[in-house]
Amino acid sequence: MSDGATGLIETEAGAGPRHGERRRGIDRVIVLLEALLRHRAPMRVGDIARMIGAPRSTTYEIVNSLLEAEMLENVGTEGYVYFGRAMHLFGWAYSHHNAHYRRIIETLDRMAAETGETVQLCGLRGNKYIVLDCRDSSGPFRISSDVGVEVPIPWTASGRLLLAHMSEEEVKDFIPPGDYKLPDGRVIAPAEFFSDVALARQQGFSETAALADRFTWCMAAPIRDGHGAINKTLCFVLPVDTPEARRSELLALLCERARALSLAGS
Amino acid sequence: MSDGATGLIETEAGAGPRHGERRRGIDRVIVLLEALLRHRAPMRVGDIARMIGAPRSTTYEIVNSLLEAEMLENVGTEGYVYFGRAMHLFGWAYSHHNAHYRRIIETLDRMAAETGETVQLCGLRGNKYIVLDCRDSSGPFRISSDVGVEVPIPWTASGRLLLAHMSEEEVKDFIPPGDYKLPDGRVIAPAEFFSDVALARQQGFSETAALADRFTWCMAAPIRDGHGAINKTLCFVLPVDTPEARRSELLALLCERARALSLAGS
DNA sequence: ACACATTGTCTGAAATATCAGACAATAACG
DNA sequence: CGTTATTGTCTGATATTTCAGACAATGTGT
Repeated sequence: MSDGATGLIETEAGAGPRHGERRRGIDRVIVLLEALLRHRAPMRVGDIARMIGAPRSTTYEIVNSLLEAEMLENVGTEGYVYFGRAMHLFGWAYSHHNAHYRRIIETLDRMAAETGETVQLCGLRGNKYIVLDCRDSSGPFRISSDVGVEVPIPWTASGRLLLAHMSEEEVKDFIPPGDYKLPDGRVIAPAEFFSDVALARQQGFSETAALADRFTWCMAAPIRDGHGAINKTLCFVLPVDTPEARRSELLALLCERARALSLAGS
Repeated sequence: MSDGATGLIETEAGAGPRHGERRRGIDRVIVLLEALLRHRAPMRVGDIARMIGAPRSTTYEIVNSLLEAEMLENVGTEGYVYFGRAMHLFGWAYSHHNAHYRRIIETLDRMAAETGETVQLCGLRGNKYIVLDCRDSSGPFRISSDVGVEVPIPWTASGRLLLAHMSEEEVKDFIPPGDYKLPDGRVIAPAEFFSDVALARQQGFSETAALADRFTWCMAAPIRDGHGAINKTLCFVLPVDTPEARRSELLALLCERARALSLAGS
C-alpha cells in the first residue's frame, strides 16, 4: 500500500524539509519505533533512515544501540531489523501491571475460547481508533486485524462508543474531515455519524455491518472506567452473514462481559 | 557483548561515584526501561533517577519525552510512571511478526486450555534464564512467575536444556559462580549440574522437583531452531504433589508439542 | 511549630552526540 | 562489462543536550 512515505513525520507545525535539522537521539528513537510499528514488517536501515528523515550515519548509530539492548533485532540474513525481545518483555509488563487490564485479558481469552469468534479490545490513540489486543477466530476463515494500526474512528463500531462523552460540536472538531471517507470510496455523512454516536450512547452498544469492509459485522460494548467514562471497548468481529439469532446471543454476551469489566462505582 | 558499559562502573582507581559521567540520552532510556522491568512496579521519577544513576533534571527530561510518546504512562495519582501503551503495541508486533512465534503462542494457549496447568515459554537472556511468555494455571492455587525476570540458570529445568549445546567447560565459564546457590541457601554442586545438563541433552527433556522453591515440579522440552539448536523451551510448572500418572501424561504432551514446534530441517 | 526530604521546573555552561560527507565493498541492472 | 544504487564504517566540526545546582512548593515526621 502506498504508505505515503513523506519522509517527514512532523508532529509540530512548521519545519519544512529543512536540511540542517539536528534532532535528539531520544526523539529519533521514538519516531523510529513508531515508523516500524506502522510499517509492520522488518526494514533495512537505509529505508528506516529515509522513512524517519534521519541521516544514515545517525540511523546506524541508533539502530545499533537498540540492537544491543534487544529492543530491536536482526531478522533474516540481510540487514533487516524489527522489534526485539525486550519490547515483548516491556509490553508484557505493561499488560500485567494492573489487575484491571489482567482481568480484561482473561475475559478476552475466555470469550474467544467460548465462542470461537474474533474478539478485540479497542481504544483510541489520539484521534484514531486502534485495536489494543485481540484473539483471532479459530475458524478456517479468520478475520483478523493488526493490533496498534491506526484506523479512522468513523470506520468502526467501537469508535462510536468511544466518542460517547463528546458533544456533537466536539466530535466535529475531533475527527479529521478525511476520516469520513471509507476505504471503498463511500463517504459517511457527518450528521449520520453524529446520530450513530448518540444512538450508541443511548443503547450502550454499537453495531456496524459491512462498513469498513464488505464482509464483517462488528459489535462493540463499552468498558467504563471509575468515572463512568468509556476508555476501551470489547468487540466481536463476525462474518456479515452470521444469523440474527447467533448475533443477538453474542451481543448479549458481549454487553454482559463488558459491564462486568467496568469499574463504574456501583 | 559484556563491554562493561552499564552496571557498576569501577574501571578506574577512583573509588567514589564518578561525578562527571555524561551519558547519551538513548543509553539512559535503555537503562531506564530495563530498570523499570526489573523493578516490576511503577516508580517515581526521583527513584528512577537514583536507580539508574542519572541526574534528576535529566531523568525528568527523558521521562517526559517517553510519556509523550506513550512509552511510559502515569499511573496512580502522584508521580508514578510505568510502561505505557506504546510498549504493548511494540511488544505485540514483535510477538506476531513471524509465523513461528505465532505458532508457539497458539500452542501455549491450546495447552493451557487443554490441561489447565501453568505453561511457560522460556529462553536465555545473556547468562540468565527468563520466562518469555506464559499462561497461568486456571486453578484456585495458581503458580505464576513473571515474564522477563532474570533467574539463575541452574535453578530451572529449562536452563539445563538451554545449555545442551555447550561443553562442560563452556558451561563452567558461562554460569556465574554465585548462580549455583539456591534461594533457600542450598548449593548445587557444579559437577551435579553438568551431569544434569548431559542427561537433559540425552533424554530430550528435563525435570526438576522442588528446586527453586518447595512446591513446584517443573518439566521442560526443547524447541529447536532450523539448525537443531535449542533457543527456547516449553515447560509445565506443576504442584510437586501432582501424581506420577498425570505427570507422565503431561510430559508426553509437552514433548510432543515442543517437537511439533521445532523447525529441525527433517 | 520546626527541621528535613522530596518534587517539579529553570538556568547557563561545557562536553559531546549528531550530522554531512567521504570511503570501499557489494549488489542490481541493462 | 560498465553504470548506478546500495550498505556499512569512519572522520572531524559544531549545534545541542546533558548536567549541576538553585529554586519554590509540597509533604513528613517529631
